[in-house]
Amino acid sequence: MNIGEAAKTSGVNAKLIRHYESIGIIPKANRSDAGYRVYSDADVNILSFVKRARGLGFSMKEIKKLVGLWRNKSRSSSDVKNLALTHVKDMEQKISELQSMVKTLNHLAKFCHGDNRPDCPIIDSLAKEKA
Amino acid sequence: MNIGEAAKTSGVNAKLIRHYESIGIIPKANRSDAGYRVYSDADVNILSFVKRARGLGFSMKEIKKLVGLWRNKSRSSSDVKNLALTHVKDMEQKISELQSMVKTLNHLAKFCHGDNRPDCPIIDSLAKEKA
DNA sequence: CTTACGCCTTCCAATAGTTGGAAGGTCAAG
DNA sequence: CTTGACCTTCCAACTATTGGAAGGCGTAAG
Repeated sequence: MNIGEAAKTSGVNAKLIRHYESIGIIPKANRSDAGYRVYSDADVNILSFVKRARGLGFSMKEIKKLVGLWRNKSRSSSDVKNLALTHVKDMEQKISELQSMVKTLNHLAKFCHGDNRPDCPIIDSLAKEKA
Repeated sequence: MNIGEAAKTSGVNAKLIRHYESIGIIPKANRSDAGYRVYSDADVNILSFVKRARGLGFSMKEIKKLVGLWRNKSRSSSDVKNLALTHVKDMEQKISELQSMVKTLNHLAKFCHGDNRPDCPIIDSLAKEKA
């Protein structure tokens, strides 16, 4: 199938497929006589795999590793598990940072009148205090 | 003071200060005879303001607005409050997405042996299921 | 046959935010 | 006068994706 159909089937944009190929995330596609990329069902599976991994927040670097592990039948499951758990830790770190920001901002907003007067604890805090 | 000292005082990297100036986040600095940027205490305050707003996760676009509101004495506090609360909503959205990813990955990792065998529910799920 | 339209190709640029380097000018001390 | 620390501008990289331009290919209709 052509790249358009592969895109529709896998849910990965045609432009993105070319990009993934160019940075080596996925193997280079075979070409037709006219130079069109040709995809098999197996190729589409890789694309879907990448899409799902992105959906779980893995970086392209991590996904490159995951694709390698996926295609490597002699892989050990611990490699994958370590990658996944490291990723979980990163996300948990990010979550707690965001929660801290939300807490601070909500606290500041609570004391902000939100009317036409210029007094605003949010601005005052950004201007004067150590956030 | 020169850009180096302004950087040290405000906590914003000299390189970043020039960048902020170039994209219009902060006003253009005055120059010495030799062309060096010269900063006043007020300029440093703006830089610190920007740094704190970044620390709260505001985008540069939002910070541009915030700086404008800060310097505008006739602003209404509701403008700032709306900006802040919109930002909070965005962050809360991001938090729940991350939490959902963490939950899914932890669930998958729980059933992964993490030994030398190739069986791995994480990989299997990425390959076959709708994540 | 030829025109039209939709798909394909490559390359180049933009987004957000920062960081890094190269090549060169300036300033103060030794 | 030279050394070294500072400053200047410009250009490129990072992550991941999206957009456009310019051109080739494939098929259906006039």
